[in-house]
Amino acid sequence: MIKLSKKIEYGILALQYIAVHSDKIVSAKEISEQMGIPYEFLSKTLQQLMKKGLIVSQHGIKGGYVLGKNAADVTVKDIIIALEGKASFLDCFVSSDGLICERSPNCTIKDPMEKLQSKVMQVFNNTTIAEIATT
Amino acid sequence: MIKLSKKIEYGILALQYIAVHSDKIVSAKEISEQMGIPYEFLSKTLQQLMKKGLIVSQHGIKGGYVLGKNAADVTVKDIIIALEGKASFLDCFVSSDGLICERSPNCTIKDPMEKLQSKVMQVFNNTTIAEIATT
DNA sequence: TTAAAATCGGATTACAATAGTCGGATTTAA
DNA sequence: TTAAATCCGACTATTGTAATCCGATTTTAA
Repeated sequence: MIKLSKKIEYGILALQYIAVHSDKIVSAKEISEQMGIPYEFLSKTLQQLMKKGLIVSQHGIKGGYVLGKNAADVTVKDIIIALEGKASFLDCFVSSDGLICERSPNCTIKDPMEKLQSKVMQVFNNTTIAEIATT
Repeated sequence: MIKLSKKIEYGILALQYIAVHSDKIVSAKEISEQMGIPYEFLSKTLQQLMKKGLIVSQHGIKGGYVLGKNAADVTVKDIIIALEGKASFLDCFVSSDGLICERSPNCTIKDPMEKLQSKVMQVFNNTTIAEIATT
């Protein structure tokens, strides 16, 4: 199925929440309760976003997260890559040279599919957390 | 993960093959062998495409499939819907009224996500089998 | 100094969807 | 009548997602 995973969904919801409440540090617990996201799972997701620099963490009591970049500079594509390592439609496009599936390099749909993917990624790359937070 | 399923991949490969060989009837066996797709699985996929009218079948020996529509009129979106019933990113957008997930109707990302999805579907809707077969 | 509340992180489990297989029925051309 | 094909339902295997558990560490504040 062509769909976004729960992790991506939670990641977008969380980043939006943090962006909207940028006047304070927000904890995973707060996001979890306000957004209705399983706490443990959300924590993992936030830790991943932190490792990729999309958010910054503060340890200890009164701790939590704030944005690590300007909301206008974080795209949906950034979030997908941060949480899943890659953003590609077919296995063909995962490796750097684009040739890892068994049909390559004689795959008859490789080129048109690569164009398709490029267009879709452009869409993901043109949507930012800033837009999502204000719309 | 944001990726196309094997079924979609096989469906595109098969439709492309049938389009390219439109001068004859092609069997599932031929596509399976030429494209390196598991026969049983491919058969199921072709039957689904047939039910949705994207291809037409002929029974019996010397039977097989031909396109059911002009290749230029069959889009990737059509294929996704034929094989998976829907084409939506998040659960929110599956039902007709767009309100089926537990966060709706107060979901804070519903509107921007719907726009995003609409743009991506536009991309899928602008790529046809004719293009894929000639590129 | 101690307790509470938070992030961190590995391991594990539960579940669902995808991918693939099997067996048999039906159709049709030679 | 046989062979080669579509058709169809049920089943299994595998994988990936989603969720959970347990404990360690950090930091603030009483």
